[in-house]
Amino acid sequence: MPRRVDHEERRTEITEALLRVAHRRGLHAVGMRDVAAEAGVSLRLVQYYFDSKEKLLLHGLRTLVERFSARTAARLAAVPGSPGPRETVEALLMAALPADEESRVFHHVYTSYAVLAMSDEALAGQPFTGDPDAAEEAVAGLLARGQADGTVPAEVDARLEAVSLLAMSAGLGTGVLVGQRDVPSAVAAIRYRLDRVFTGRAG
Amino acid sequence: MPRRVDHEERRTEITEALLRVAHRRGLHAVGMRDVAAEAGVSLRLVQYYFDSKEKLLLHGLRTLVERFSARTAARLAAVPGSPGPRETVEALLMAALPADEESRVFHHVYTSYAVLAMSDEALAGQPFTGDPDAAEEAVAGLLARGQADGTVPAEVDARLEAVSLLAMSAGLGTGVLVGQRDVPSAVAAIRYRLDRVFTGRAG
DNA sequence: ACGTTCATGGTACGGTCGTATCACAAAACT
DNA sequence: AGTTTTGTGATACGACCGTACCATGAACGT
Repeated sequence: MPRRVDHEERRTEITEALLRVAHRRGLHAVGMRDVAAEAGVSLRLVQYYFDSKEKLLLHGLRTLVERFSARTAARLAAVPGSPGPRETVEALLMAALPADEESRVFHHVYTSYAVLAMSDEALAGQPFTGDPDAAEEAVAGLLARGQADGTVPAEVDARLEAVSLLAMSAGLGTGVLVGQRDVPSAVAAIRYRLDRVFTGRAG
Repeated sequence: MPRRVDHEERRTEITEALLRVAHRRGLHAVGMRDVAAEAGVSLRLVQYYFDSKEKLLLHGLRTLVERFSARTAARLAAVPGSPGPRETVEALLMAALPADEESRVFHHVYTSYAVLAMSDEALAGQPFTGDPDAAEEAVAGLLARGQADGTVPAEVDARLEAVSLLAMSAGLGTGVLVGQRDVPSAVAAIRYRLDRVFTGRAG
């Protein structure tokens, strides 16, 4: 019964199936047939909507990145009150933690892509982040604002501090991901560090 | 010409072949035949010395971990002079950076194993580090020594600071690995952070 | 009304993968 | 010397994998 169908919607469904099975069985192990079964369609349809596995994978990566940026933006917008630099930076760093299931899926699959990209022709040099070091820029800016506020000491190097905070957050994230650390301990580390950066002697 | 042969040596050669090809083509893509070709032996021999691919992979992981611990220990022993806490911590954090080729290989393959372990029955719950959070213990201890010295402020929480430093180092490492950051900038971030932790007002 | 396009199913093909099997020569043991 | 063990090669097997091909019915254009 071939009713006319929305291609983009179909592609989205299949992509979501891809991400689910990639999380469940590992990206390296996902085959076209698995994706088809997960999406509840025939193998042929996966071929139909994505011409090849490579294109499917690339689309999956793009989707993943877009979704994560959107989610992070939403998180930032959801900070209550009129957030100062400290609250915003904290929200930013927390967003990089695989705390809920959606975030765990993202981190797992995203990391898989990153590892894959290190030795895969087609994936290498792919847009892994919307704007690379946009986050670095943002955090550095917020720290500078904190210095203007007087909540961040003048001796702090905003750029290096931003790099170090983001790297820490990423490191904690993978620690959580591989089960070496739990979420509360990661949150505690982030809060501790922010407490030390924002000595907060002014308002 | 079946001369009597040293099994352990043969296994080592094959394992090294495995690690080389895992770095070159990606761990997910390595097959028994690739390993055999890289080691210059027949497929049969890889089966002979390791019964199955799973055992080969597990042995590869063990080798990788042992080698890295040994290397890190050597680095620590090689710190010149009579190193204080600061120098030792710095050496520890630097050792986690994929700076030279050997280290890059380690990080790449190790990360691949970690990702694989997240969805592979046999790899999950495998000894991924000799003693988990041995590093954390060590760094925390060194920071405490610094506090006794007076080179580290008393308000520093040694444990949380250790966690944050190690997470940062790990994060910088993967940043370098995926080409998002270069080694000098990672080193700069580490030095900056250590400068701020070790305010060094005593001797 | 009819031919074309669209959406879909089924299935076959060539390749690769891990593993198993068969064969056989050199060495070691007795 | 004869037999058993050990190291090695070649090759076969069954399962998958990504892709290509063929068929077909519903919907649409004219």
